[in-house]
Amino acid sequence: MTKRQANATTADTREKLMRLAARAFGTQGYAATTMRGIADQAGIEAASIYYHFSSKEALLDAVMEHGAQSIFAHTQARIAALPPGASAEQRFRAGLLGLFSAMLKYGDYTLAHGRQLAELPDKVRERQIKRRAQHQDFWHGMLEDLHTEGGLREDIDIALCRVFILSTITSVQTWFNRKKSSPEKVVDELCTILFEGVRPREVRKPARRAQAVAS
Amino acid sequence: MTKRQANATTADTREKLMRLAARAFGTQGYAATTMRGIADQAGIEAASIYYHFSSKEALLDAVMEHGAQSIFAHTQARIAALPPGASAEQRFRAGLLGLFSAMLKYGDYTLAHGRQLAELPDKVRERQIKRRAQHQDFWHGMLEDLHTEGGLREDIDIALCRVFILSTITSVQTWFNRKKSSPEKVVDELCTILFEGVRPREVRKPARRAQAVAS
DNA sequence: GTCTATAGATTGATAGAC
DNA sequence: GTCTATCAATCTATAGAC
Repeated sequence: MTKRQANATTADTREKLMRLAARAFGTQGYAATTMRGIADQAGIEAASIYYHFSSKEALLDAVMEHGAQSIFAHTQARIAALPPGASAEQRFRAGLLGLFSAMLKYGDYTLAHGRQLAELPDKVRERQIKRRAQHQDFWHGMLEDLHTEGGLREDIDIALCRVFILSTITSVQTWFNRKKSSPEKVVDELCTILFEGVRPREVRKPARRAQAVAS
Repeated sequence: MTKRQANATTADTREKLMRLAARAFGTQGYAATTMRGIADQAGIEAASIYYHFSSKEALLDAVMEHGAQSIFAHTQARIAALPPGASAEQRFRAGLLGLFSAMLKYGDYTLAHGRQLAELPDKVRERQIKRRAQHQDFWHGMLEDLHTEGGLREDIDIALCRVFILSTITSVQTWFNRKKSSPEKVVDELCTILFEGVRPREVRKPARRAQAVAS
């Protein structure tokens, strides 16, 4: 309300640096990313970054926290936007779509977040391990609700089910093509596979199957 | 047959270096891994590595190729070991188990192979992109065979199905616990989810589901 | 085959002017 | 807030002895 013109504020620069750093960390890795490289893209000198962040590690930490928090908040917002009394399956589907679209919306941060944890400095890594555990617990709870509601077979391993879903969606940047499909359609197809399975229910081609086995 | 004692041969040293490098690249990333670090673990000096590999990049390239080739060969061997005339589903399941166990058997290489491609030097990255495409084509073919045999519903997107399976299995190092389960059991459970889906077939608790939707 | 020694380049970070 | 200048550390890679 006070000032917001071509005049770049400290907060703006800080945000720009984080976004550029996120992309660099995500595409090149933490160690391969240089402060000079980030500074070049921001149009400033490397030394100037240290006015906003005390070290390369502090910059990484800010990027990782901001990314994880943004993605998780976006997911939960989608669920919260459902009408009250929504079923567990509706909440589950809304959550998946929320996570999926968040992975795309915060693409730069997604890449950074998706990197192997082992590469990160100890402090940052430990925080991210906790974050990841919280995220998994959240989805574990979603699946338990689904189970309680009667939407999950008794013989299904919830942990494996969670891996199935999350490994697919969190790797979305490596396979999703915006021009070929939409998040809504993909999540719907994903849920069809997950809930209904891929095997045809009515047996219409027993001959072909028998033939293949025999030949 | 000529010599194989405490006397380390060139091939032995080369292999040891590759294994140590694979683990280092996989856990720390390419840029963060130093030749000194690898040499320390091998019990030699950094300069000595250059007798076996012309550069750090050449070492990486050897590691990536050896890993990818080992894992793929192991997968295909499992399929080839099936009795002749095995069904597409049997081949599919054998392939999954082969890939799963290969990911564990070549654990050090798996980590290196699983890293984001963007981090790698251009030459190595391009080779790995081709490798990855070949691997995806292979599994695409497996799913098409399954479809031809009548084991796949018409409305299932094969590409999405492939992502579903491969993203789960190739991330196995991040979630599989040898002490809690076995590769055979996990692959079996995975196939149950994939083929049959997770939703109960007989509707036994309509009251509960209706209640949840209504309240 | 492995060593010692070192060249040559790059990096994260600081000091102080403006 | 951003700059210039620079330091100290670390890295890949090479040269040549053994």
